[in-house]
Amino acid sequence: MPGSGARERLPVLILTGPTGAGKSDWAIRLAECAPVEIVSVDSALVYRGLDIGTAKPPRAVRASVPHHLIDICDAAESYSAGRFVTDAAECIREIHGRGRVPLLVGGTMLYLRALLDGLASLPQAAPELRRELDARAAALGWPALHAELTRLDPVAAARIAPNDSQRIQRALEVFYTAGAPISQLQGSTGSALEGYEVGYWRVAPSDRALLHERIARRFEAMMTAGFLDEVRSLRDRGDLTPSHPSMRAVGYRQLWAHLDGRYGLEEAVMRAIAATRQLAKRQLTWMRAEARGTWLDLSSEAAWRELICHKLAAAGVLSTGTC
RNA sequence: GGCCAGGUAGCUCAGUUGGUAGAGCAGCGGACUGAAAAUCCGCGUGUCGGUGGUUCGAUUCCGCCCCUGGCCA
Repeated sequence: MPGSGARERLPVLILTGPTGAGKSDWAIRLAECAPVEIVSVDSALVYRGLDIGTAKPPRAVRASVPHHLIDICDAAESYSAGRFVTDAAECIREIHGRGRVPLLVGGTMLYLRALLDGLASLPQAAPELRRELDARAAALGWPALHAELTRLDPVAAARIAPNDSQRIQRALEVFYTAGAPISQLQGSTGSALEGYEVGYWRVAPSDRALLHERIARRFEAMMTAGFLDEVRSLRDRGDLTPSHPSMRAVGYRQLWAHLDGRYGLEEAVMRAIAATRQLAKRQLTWMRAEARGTWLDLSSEAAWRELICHKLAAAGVLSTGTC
């Protein structure tokens, strides 16, 4: 019953953090002592067949704690922020319907922002138009298409860099399919989480070097677990290319390039680990800018007890002393 | 032990006809509205291996020493 008082608002818990910070482990631990179901906020976990390189929670774990928005797409599809907002909102309603608490876990910050702040109603991706724009960019260069955007939508062009291929393409795509400038259509539609009691935590090691170390160790473990074979079999399907969103994911891209013979395995691993660090940095930048929720350093047991347990108890999700 | 080639940013290297140096990658900061694990923007002081000499001035030229690689013993 939204609006009838804070105590009756339904809780939605959000746990975010950079890749490698250990979000999943803590989410599982939380699920062991509270009636939560996990909703993944991750643009790579949605794809079937991307398991090792995405550090996807294993089947056994997913069998004991309900997980949502994992393995919902074929690797040849393109998932999107728009679909995420719809899917996540539906998951949240259903979980509440079962008398349980949704725990959103993940580090895809665009998805999180789209859910919390809303997305404008813009046209969906138009693949054939994108192909056409790609071809023109290959011939003329993105700055030429940026110049075209300056004529059609000067406001959008002013805030998009001349080499920002993806945003130039999207702005032109919206203009040509909607017949209106993206800069006019981008008003927010309001939060999908309006009316819920939102708990928001950000987890990260206090020391960046520690995060880098964890990232490197985790990647080596992925290689031992057969990551290269996973990429090889995806590549052998024959219908995937390096420009599919799923194959542009960190690790997959570098190992694919290695299988293409662009560089040796050792170099591919180094590049993949570096790309993971860069991803973590971008995620941290986003989390600092958003300034939502409380920072936790979950390498300490005290963080778990004092912050998570107490706050959850205060929100009525946990009874004090359960963990 | 002798000869040769090197020792310059975290890494790979460029360069200075003698006036204390700059690329790529890494790293760091930032942006972010249906591909976001994407896409893009910004940030370059480092005993130029050590030491002595020549010089107004040496990372640059010369001597010696140390280290690395190669060849010869």
